[in-house]
Amino acid sequence: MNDKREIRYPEGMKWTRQRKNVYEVLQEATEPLSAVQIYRLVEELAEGEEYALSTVYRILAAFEERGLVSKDTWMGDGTVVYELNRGGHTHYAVCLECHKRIALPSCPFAHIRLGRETGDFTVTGHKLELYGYCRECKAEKERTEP
Amino acid sequence: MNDKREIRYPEGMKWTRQRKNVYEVLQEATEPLSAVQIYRLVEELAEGEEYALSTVYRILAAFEERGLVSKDTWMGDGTVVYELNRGGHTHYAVCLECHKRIALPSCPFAHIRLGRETGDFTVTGHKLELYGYCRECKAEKERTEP
DNA sequence: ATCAGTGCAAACGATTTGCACCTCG
DNA sequence: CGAGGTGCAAATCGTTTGCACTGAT
Repeated sequence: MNDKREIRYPEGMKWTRQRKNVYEVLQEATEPLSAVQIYRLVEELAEGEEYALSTVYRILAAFEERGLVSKDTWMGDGTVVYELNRGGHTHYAVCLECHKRIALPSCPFAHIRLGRETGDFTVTGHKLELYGYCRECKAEKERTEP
Repeated sequence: MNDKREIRYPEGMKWTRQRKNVYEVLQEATEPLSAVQIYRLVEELAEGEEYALSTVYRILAAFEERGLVSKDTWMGDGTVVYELNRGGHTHYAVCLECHKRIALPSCPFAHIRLGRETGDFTVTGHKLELYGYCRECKAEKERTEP
């Protein structure tokens, strides 16, 4: 948490105040964030400093290009989110009622062979989202609609 | 194909010229289409007739509300597409090179139990996209980069 | 000193909305 | 006839871009 060791940032990239702040926000995030969310958090972190939203977009694009962050689109509503590339990937279960996103503890595809399904297609990655109802909302629904 | 029997449209919905046209375009589509694509195809179909793009959006929203069509966001690039609800669902393999979308012949989840993974979450649906390279692009890549 | 990075404001594409008119049922 | 549907133009949202200035290397 208070791990303040130097960040190993990509060669040839200026490590500006703005980039440091965006990086720090991403580092502390526990889930993927939209550009605007990141912008707000950066403003909070760097109180008083001037900031442009477009700069955040450009920083995120630059980070993505260097493989520092990955950009993602949530299938449910098309929200675009960014997160630090920590290796590995996460899938989510999305509640259709309260829109909470619950990270799956593991990837179901660890246990499945995809070869036959895809014919001549060479699979290098995948995205998966589950939809349904979380425990709270299911209980609520059962109470209101018998 | 030349199946012109009456459409069974939802009660309480006015079946206007515009809605008929949008419906017909969706019916003839072999893959999900964006609102703008639908708009263009409707213009083509109903040559000469006046049309507003906003009407297409409103029609699609109305259709979705009645469960006639389903709206979807492609994970790769966030494109929003619509297709007729024909029951069942399709997954796609997306080529990272040429961006072709290849429909999978079956759903990999037919063979997998999701229960344990999701704890207290009740799964009612899911979305999946595979990423990789189609045969043509793979061959091309192997030729250019040894 | 140089050139990548930045702030600002304007441009953009996709989608939505307010309003007066039109049309299906 | 009347509610619901439509066309049009303007508004909105998230994101991108042109330009002159600034600051990291």
